[in-house]
Amino acid sequence: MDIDKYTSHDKILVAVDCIIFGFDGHELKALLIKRAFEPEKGKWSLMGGFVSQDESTDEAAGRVLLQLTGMNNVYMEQLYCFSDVNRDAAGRVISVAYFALINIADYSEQLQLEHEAKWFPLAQVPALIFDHKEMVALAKERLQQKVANHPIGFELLPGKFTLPQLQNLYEAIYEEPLDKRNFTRKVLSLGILNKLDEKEKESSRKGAFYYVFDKGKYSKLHREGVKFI
Amino acid sequence: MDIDKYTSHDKILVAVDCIIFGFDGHELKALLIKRAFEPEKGKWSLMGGFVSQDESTDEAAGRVLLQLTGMNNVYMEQLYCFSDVNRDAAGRVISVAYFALINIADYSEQLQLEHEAKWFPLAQVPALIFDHKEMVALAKERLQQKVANHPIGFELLPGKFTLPQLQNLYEAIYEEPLDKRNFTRKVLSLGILNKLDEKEKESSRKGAFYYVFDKGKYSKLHREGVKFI
DNA sequence: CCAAAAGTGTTTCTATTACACCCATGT
DNA sequence: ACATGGGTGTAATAGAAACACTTTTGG
Repeated sequence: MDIDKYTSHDKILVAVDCIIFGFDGHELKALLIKRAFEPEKGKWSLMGGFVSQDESTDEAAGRVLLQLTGMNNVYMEQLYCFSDVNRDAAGRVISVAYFALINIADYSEQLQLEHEAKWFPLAQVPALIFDHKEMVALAKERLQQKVANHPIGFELLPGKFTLPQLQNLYEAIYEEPLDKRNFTRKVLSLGILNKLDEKEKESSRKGAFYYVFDKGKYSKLHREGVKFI
Repeated sequence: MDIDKYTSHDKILVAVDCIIFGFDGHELKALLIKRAFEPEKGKWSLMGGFVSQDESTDEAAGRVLLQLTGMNNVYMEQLYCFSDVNRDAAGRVISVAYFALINIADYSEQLQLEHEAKWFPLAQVPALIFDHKEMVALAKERLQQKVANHPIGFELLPGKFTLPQLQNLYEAIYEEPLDKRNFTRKVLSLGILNKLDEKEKESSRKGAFYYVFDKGKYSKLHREGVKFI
């Protein structure tokens, strides 16, 4: 590797910022932290970190996510590169934003305390540093588009979930109510869910059957062009 | 601006690369250049350039595009940030890819010669340096998705165009034939085209009426949620 | 008069929407 | 027995897809 070829050009600080989505059964939430260092120390912020010379932005985002959540193998997707010259008050930093979908129940209280992290319903996100609010807004938009065509909503739910839970999730993401019968029909017609014999009995007397997402069945569908909800 | 706050972190070379799409009436093409400097000098490549300390990636991409095409005010959109550690054989470079849509007829032969640039039908793109082939493929995918919901196809056509030309364009982008009657009905039903009295007489005896895209009428539609073709 | 491309409607099918009642169960 | 949320079908509508003939005109 001949690093000398490009020496006449500017080098720039590159960061990643993660919009971490979770779903508590009712609302779609984002995990924010109290920024631990200057500038803007103590203000609400996305979790982020600098990209080092020997890692890709994907790797950096994975690292940052692991740091905050202790989780690996999380669904994560590059969102957009934010590069306004003055986006960071303390200097020139280009940030590549990622969004992640995690099962909120798996998130450790312990780590939450350590990082002064907190889940905020999307409608109640506080003032954020720099352009992080813009990042959150864009992530929400992308998530809305993406779940319509890709089976990624399941990433926000436990391994087994009920149809009412799944519907709540989609309603939370789309921010609009869906018809129960139409929803059920459409979801089941895709043939990618397996019904279990077991019922969830917390939230109703009758209980609702659990389902699991069958990745194998999904893979057999065309990768693109599948309308979800 | 306090640039000293982040000094302990790595700085990285950041570049932009542009996938420039054009349409010649029959095929969708990409503008490629023979790379003018080492490494990989003389090989086919996307047009690119380094991002300097005092410009955003949008600005850098605009600059690069202006350099190659002489054009300003071109439709351009950020595609993706490519950051594999070894993507550039000569050193660590993160590249933010952009795609642009230009009216191929406006592109100066002169500049084409100066930069050793050439239009390649998408199906016949030669071997490209680094990860540029991946960039082109992703850009094509994004273009296909985007034109389905946004009125950006017009950017690839002259100010006035005929319905058969517009249909050819969509067929070229989607790489599949469309039904003429269904296409015409749908396009006209959007109410965003104005028919001129003038006919294009080159490509047929009968001649086809010219239309122009009416941006004002489009703006009155909802920004999102409009299905195009 | 003929070749070549432009222009134009109707029918079928599929997908989406709207809508209301019974079921199972814990208290 | 009743309150609570789970589960289910049908009819109406809108959108997409399939399909073929007539028109214009330069040569």
